[in-house]
Amino acid sequence: MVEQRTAALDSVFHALADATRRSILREITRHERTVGELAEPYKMSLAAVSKHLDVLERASLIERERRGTSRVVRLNPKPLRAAQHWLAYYEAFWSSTLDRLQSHLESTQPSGQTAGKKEN
Amino acid sequence: MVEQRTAALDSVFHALADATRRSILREITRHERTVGELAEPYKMSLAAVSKHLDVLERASLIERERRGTSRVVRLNPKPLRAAQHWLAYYEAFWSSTLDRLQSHLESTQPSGQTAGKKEN
DNA sequence: AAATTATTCAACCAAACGGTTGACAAACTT
DNA sequence: AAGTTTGTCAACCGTTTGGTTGAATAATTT
Repeated sequence: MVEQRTAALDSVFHALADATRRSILREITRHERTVGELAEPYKMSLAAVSKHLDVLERASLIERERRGTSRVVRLNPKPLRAAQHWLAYYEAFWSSTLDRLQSHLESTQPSGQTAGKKEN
Repeated sequence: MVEQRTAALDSVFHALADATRRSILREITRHERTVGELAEPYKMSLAAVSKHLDVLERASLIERERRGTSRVVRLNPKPLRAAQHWLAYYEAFWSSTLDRLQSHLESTQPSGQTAGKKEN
């Protein structure tokens, strides 16, 4: 169970570790796109983009569906939530780095301080 | 500039795409640890762990410092902020997945709506 | 039925990854 | 000065990654 979660995080973070794939995700956030539309901005081959889509699909970040002769690519943002959740653990720490602690406290807490609490 | 940010995200997400490295980060969130202490839980060699630390250091997620004969590893959480920021863009979408599913069903069902059109 | 369009599959390739082992280096201990 | 502890470096190895090209497949058009 933790195993699965771990493997899922592996695949999601791996999928995000490539600028092309991140930019594909951006492209389909609001509207689905065909593979051809997605490939157009890049100078790599369509097959290469198709492989990037494989990686995104393995991470369950997209779904592909046939539509006529095309295939339509749609975002599944759910796995990103797990990634964000993993990162959220560190929120307190990146705001409390020594050189930032003071300004952070000033900007958030007029008087006291609440460590370990979210601030968004 | 976007170039650098992109490369930074590449290295950070890549660093996070491995369970060993994620668990090392967890281990040093509150206290610094020596390389030996970090390596102890794993069955891989010390050299392997040292390589994982290389990856984390390339992503600027850790700093290593000599302390006597040991080396001490310390978390630098700042780059995680950039990763979290990238993910934050999708927060709205993973909560509205239900809406997307619904519109998907609508466009699929033979209810007179034209398939293949963008839904706003 | 044939041709066109859109995408994937398969084979291949160089580079990077994640691990190993053994030699080396730096700082402490005796 | 010699030995011990701690970690890195270097070389190596099998696997994965990210790209290529060309053939294959599937739906549409003619």
